[in-house]
Amino acid sequence: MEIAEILNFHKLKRTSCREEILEVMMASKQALSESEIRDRLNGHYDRTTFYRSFKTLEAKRIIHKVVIDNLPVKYALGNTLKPKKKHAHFFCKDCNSVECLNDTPIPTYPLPQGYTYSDTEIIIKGSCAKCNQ
Amino acid sequence: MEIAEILNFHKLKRTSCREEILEVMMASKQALSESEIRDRLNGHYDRTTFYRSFKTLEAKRIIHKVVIDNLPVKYALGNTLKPKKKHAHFFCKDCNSVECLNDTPIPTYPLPQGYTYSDTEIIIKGSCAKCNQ
DNA sequence: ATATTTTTGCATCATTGTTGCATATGAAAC
DNA sequence: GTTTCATATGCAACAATGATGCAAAAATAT
Repeated sequence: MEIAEILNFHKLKRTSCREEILEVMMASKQALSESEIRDRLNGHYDRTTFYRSFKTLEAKRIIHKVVIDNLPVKYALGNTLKPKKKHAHFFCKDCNSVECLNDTPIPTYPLPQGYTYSDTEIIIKGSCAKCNQ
Repeated sequence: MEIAEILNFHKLKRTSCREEILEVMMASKQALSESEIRDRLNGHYDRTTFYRSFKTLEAKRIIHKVVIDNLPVKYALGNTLKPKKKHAHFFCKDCNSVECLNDTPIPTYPLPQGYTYSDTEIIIKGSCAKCNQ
C-alpha cells in the first residue's frame, strides 16, 4: 500500500512527517505511542508536530487512538484506504504492547432508561503469545 | 454504611483524608477524579496525599480506577464491604460523567492462539439521561 | 517561479502523576 | 493518659504528556 496514496486519498498534504509516521506504523503490528514513534524516527520531528499530525490523521480515521489505563496514548492504523470495522483491542500487561483484535467486533449493550449510545471501547488484557513462550 | 467500618474492615488506618475521600465518593453517583475530589474538599489535603490514598484504597479494592480516553483518571467505589462484580462503565460525552453499569457484566472474548486472558475493560460512551432531557 | 495555504519548530505553559524526606498523626502498649 | 512505633501526610522537586501562539518553512496550485 502506497503511503502517498493514502494521504492523497484523504486530501491531506504529503508532508514528510506524516509519511514517516505512517511508514513506522505500517511496519509495526502494534499500536505505537508518540514517544515510540519519535524514537523510531530518531527524534527527526518535534513532539508538537507529532501530536498535530496524529490529530490530523485521526480526524480522517487513518489512525485511531487506543488508551489503556493511564499509559501514554497509542495509535493504531485504521481506515488507510478502506474502512475498518470497529473492534476490540488487546493489551499485553507483560510487554505493554497493544494490538487491534480485528475479529472481535463490538456487541451492543443495554443502557438505562433515557441513555443514548454512541460508542464502545473494549480492552482485553492478558499476555500475548510472545510473552507466554 | 459506616465509613469507619470500611477502613477497619480492610485493616486501614482511619485517617481523615481517607474518610473524607470515601464520604465524597459515597455522596456521588459518579466516578470522581483527583481534582474533582480535591475541589469538593476545598483543597484540604495535598494532591500527593490524594494520590497515595487512592493507591491504598485501590489496593484493597475499596475503589477502582476508570480510565476514559486520556482524561484524568476517575475513581469509583468498589468492594466497600461486600465484593462487587466486575462491570462495564458508562461515559457521558456531554457532561463527562462516568458511572458504573453494575448490571452490565463482562462477557468473555476469544483470543488468538497462545494468548492468555486476565481482564477486560468495557467503556460504553453516549449521553446520560440528564443530558438527553 | 510565484503566491497562498498549511505545516512545522520553538518557546512556553498547564496538568497529571511520582518520589524523597522531614514532620505529624493514629493505634496500640504501657 | 502518656509513650512508642509504624504509617500518613505535606512540601519541594521532578518527569512526562499534551496544548497553544507565533514566526519560519514547505507543499500545492497558479
